[in-house]
Amino acid sequence: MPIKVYNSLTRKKEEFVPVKEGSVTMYVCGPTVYSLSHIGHARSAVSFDVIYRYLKYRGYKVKYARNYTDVDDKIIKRANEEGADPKELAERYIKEFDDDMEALGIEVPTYRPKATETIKEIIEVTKKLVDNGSAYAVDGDVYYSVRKKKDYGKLSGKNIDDLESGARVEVDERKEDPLDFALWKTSKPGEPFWESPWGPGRPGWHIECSAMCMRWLGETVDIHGGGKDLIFPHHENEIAQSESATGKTPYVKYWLHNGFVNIEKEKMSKSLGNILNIRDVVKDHTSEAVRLFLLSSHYRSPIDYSEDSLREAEAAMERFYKTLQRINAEWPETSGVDVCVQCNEGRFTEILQAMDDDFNTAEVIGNIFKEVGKANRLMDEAKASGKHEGLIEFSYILSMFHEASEFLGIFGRTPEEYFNEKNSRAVLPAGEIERLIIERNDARKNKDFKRADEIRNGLLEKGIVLEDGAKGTTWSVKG
RNA sequence: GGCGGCGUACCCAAGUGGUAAGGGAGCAGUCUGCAAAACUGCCAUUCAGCGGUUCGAAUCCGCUCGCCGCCUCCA
Repeated sequence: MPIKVYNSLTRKKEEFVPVKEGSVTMYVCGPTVYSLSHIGHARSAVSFDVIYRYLKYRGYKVKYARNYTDVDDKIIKRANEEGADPKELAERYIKEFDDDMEALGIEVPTYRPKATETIKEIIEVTKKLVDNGSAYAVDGDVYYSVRKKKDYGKLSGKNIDDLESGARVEVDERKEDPLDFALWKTSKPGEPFWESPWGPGRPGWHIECSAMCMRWLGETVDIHGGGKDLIFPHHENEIAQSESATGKTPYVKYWLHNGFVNIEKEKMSKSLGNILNIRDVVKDHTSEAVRLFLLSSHYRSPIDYSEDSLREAEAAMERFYKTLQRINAEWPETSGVDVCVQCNEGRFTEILQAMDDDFNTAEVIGNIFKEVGKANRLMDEAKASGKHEGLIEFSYILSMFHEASEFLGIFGRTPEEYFNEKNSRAVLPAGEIERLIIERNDARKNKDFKRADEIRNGLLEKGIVLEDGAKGTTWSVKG
């Protein structure tokens, strides 16, 4: 069964056939590290994390590179404002980004190149472009000449003349064409620089990705990803310079782009002041709830972030782990029993088909929750009939969860792990809560329900929910 | 102006030719001291609107309305 992916280049879903059978090369544009990463970065990271995991799950040997842009105008500007060294500032935010990625349960890519560690290759590619006439040097700057590439604009569906009539392009007298873009920039005094054939300077934005891609993955890669906004000009320019440098077409076989995250129906932007950092989201919600929220829509669709939608995701996550907890308690013999869910055509096949269809995680999640309902129903039936039967079915369901967690990166923990993370947000110390539970249960024994309810309501006001189960009272943090 | 996308219940969201997944909210019931959780039942004769193709359309085509993104640094 082939995997199908939507290719931005052809604007169609295509059968995924990597250049080299059995292995996949994948490059995703990472962050420019000058501030904390926001929920939009999280979406891109989670989307491609799932794609990476799924390709591996399907048996491909995947080389995955995600870069850090650690030299750039914004970094230099921010460093100047803070009176910091640009290099030190970039390193600091790389660390912050890595922490956010870890908090979101994102697997570490095979390679995490930095622009500043790829200068040699950047200069080589630039030199090649100058030598073959695709680029020209002026006063220590090097520009790529868009007119030299006949198919410039093929990814974004634009043509050069339309773009120029748009007149939003800044005119630089030294450029042969307003759309020409910098491969190499002369450094101003005090800015970081590297020696080059054109004098001291630093790389332009687009060239670094081409250089890193070629350095780590080769001249043609299978998948190149990033946010939709990168299609133009960034990825368009990457194609132009890479194909001009290597003479090989295509530079990228499948272009994948994730949709945006809006905040309460508005675009996230600095002017609106509604930038939502990953850090702040993960502080208030479990990481799996955040991932569930992001994966509940297709990766190409826009999604709208709101506190309500995160709460819903958290409620759903809780439903999942409560069910798991119940299976563990009522069917302990299922633990460790592994059923091969892929061995026969079955319900798991539907999940794989959904993933094969352009990574439709939303449908997969729907299927998972169908199984959650089914498991609860079976347990209720067993309880009602007094027959402890159907062990295989529970093992099958648990195995499906486990299997899906490998590529979704959710549904894979133990209930204890999940609730520990969640309950670590409690505003009261656990000991204090336990003490109140004991006090309340004494009251209940003495039929002093007024006092019992007082305690329960008091805790609820602090965000602690009590549940009286067959095995005693448990508490959790309100979602 | 150019290019692209979207419109499915109260909210979120799959489904892209065979008769509407899933989550959340709500209502009723079982359970409970009462709750909570879980389960059961109810909750879109209908997929923005209007035409067309078809035995059959939310799915394909045309038009209309509404919303959004990119074209400038941006995930």
